[in-house]
Amino acid sequence: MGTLTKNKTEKLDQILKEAAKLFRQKGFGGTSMRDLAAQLGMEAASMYYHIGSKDEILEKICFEVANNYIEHLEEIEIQETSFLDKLKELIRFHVRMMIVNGSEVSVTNHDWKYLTKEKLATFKELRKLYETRLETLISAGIEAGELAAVNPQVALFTILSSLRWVEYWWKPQRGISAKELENNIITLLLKGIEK
Amino acid sequence: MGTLTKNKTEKLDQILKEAAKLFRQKGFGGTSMRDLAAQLGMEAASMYYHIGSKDEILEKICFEVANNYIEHLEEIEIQETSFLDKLKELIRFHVRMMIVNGSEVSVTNHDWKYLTKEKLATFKELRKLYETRLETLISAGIEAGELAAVNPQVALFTILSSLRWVEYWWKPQRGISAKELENNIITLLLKGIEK
DNA sequence: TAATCTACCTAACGTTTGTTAGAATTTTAC
DNA sequence: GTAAAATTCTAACAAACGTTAGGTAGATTA
Repeated sequence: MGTLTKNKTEKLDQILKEAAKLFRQKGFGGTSMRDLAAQLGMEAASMYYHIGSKDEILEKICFEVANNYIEHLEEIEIQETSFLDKLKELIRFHVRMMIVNGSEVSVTNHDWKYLTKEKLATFKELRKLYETRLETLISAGIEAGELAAVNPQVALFTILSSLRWVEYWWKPQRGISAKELENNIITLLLKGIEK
Repeated sequence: MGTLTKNKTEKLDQILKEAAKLFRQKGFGGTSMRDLAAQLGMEAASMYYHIGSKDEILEKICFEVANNYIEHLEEIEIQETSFLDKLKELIRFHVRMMIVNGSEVSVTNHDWKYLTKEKLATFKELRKLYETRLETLISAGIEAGELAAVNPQVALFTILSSLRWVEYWWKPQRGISAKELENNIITLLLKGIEK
């Protein structure tokens, strides 16, 4: 009994993993259930034993990623480190997430707008929450004199956005490790490029 | 004759403009020809008097934007200014493009992957061309001693990517002018946030 | 006024889509 | 080895899709 449930979960994970890959490549709208089934070596109809709908697949991917980010932000918030270090750790986490879960992060970033109405609303709230808390963190850093007196919201989005390219640029063949990449980006964002 | 052709072009522009808005909101796959027609106050079939296909609409939007960027890069390249100033001007242009042609830029950034096979290949080449030339510009700036010795490719993508959020963040109600925004971002990227 | 052209319409087409029903098959448990 | 349960199959569905054909009203031209 326990085994069966486990197998079912494993297949579900497999479906979600393959879906993320395909959605990343061709987009949510550009991927049909038959495409996905073919990738898994089964018929489209068979997948419905494991999932409820196509929308549910997207939903699972997006909220898994979103919750990951929020949970990690919470960890950072309670750490007893400087605001500068909190920011650095956050940047590192974003880079790592894109390297480890590239497809899922990519899908979440690009296809969240195809979530069903209610889920879309919830997702937007989650994102807003994340942004607000991060902005608060930046503002606190400025007030504490650790950061330059920039517009916190501009800084917030510049940082978040500047981390996104990693997702479609990084591959093992580039010959640059996650650690190196993190350090490079941190330098660029925190110290600037001007000599 | 001239008038009629002009009217036809005007309607075409109107279709492209409205399509860009809808694609931005709901994505290319999430927008049907009937949605678009409704927005224009006509029937879906009627649009085919002005356009060839749905794919053609996306194509027109994406290549218009891509060419805009490339043309401006060419202008910057031949200007007799420092590499630092070239970089600043480029950042300003990106910000302005997103403020003035927000929908079109957004669609180009998100939905280019739905271009038809041949057009997709051409588009990727154009983008690659743009990136390569910009990377060259950054490398030259480093060699000239104007920029810090960062990894040029990391700098390239960090800059390009960090400009993208403007497209979905900026609106007149924010009470921040394009000029202010440009300056803020330039400061952040060039001088960093660390105090 | 008659002929032509422009710009839209209605109706329908063939496909593809996500999904369901129910049968067939494989795996597990005793 | 047999019954039960888990998993996948085939077949088909209704709906939505992009698109085409052919017609119509109104403006333009001769």
